Amino acid sequence: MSARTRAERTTMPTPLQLTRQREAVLAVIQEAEKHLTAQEIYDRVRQRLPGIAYATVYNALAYLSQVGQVQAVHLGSGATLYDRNLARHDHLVCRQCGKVSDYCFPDLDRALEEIAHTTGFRAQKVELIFIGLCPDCQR
Amino acid sequence: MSARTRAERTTMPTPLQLTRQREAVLAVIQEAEKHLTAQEIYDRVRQRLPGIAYATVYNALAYLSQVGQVQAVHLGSGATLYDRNLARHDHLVCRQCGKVSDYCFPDLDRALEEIAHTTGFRAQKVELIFIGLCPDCQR
DNA sequence: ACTGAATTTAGAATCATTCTAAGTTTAGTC
DNA sequence: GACTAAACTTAGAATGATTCTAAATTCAGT
Repeated sequence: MSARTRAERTTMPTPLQLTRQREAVLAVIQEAEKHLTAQEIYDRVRQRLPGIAYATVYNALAYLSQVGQVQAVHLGSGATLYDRNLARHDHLVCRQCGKVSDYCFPDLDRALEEIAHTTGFRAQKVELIFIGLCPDCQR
Repeated sequence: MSARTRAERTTMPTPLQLTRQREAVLAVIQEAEKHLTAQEIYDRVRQRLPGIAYATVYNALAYLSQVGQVQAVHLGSGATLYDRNLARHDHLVCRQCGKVSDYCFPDLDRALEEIAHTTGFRAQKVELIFIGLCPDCQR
């Protein structure tokens, strides 16, 4: 007999399916000092699991994003970045040095309600990017 | 002697360098019923200038964005879109049908000042995208 | 017409990402 | 402990958007 009861099968959320590969990808993201591209994640994971395939890193990133263990961040152009910060937040992108900092814009929940009222559009997700110059790059 | 005086050379802004190709690209964007990808622009421009090269469309788009005649819009993933609307504005993207609508989030100027005060970051540009369901796709 | 700069062209190259098909691992069953 | 189907990984090809390159063309100013 299965270790899971009927109640578990029907009402419990699916537990994380963390294979060795997915675990390694997740660890790299969680230990990173900044947001990483798939390429950077691949390079770092390869130090732990030398045989891992590029496609596996992409599969793992898709899975981990799906189950909410990491956040995929699109910054206008260039490669997608992966972020261990799971809270809703925004990004400051320096156009000089490229550094990406987290920033939390207040009251966006209220804005979503406002949009629903005035336009009928139901926004589920917000991507807010500020492009400019970081303190270091202003001299 | 040049038709431009010294004063013009030193203080007047450079006039638009609108070649036939750039003009055609600009016209296509201005006459479009929606935001277009480079591919869509290429297809439409080709009906007027059958010989135009793909790279020329990209060059024209870079030039026209640079001089502020069109706006490049990045919507998270997928190809860049080009927009005739030159005013600062935001986008509502339907995750079901993909339709993109313009929307203007109020008071972002105030937010930029706030960010400058609290973080020292000087934001010059904001990209704000709302992803969700448009009225049609909510049934 | 002459000259240098800017532009266009065609196609190759690049980069991020997705796809494919075959092999491997895993969980659950006899 | 072997059997099976499902899930996962692998290697490499394929795709799609964009940029690069080098040669040919056009243009502005003399």
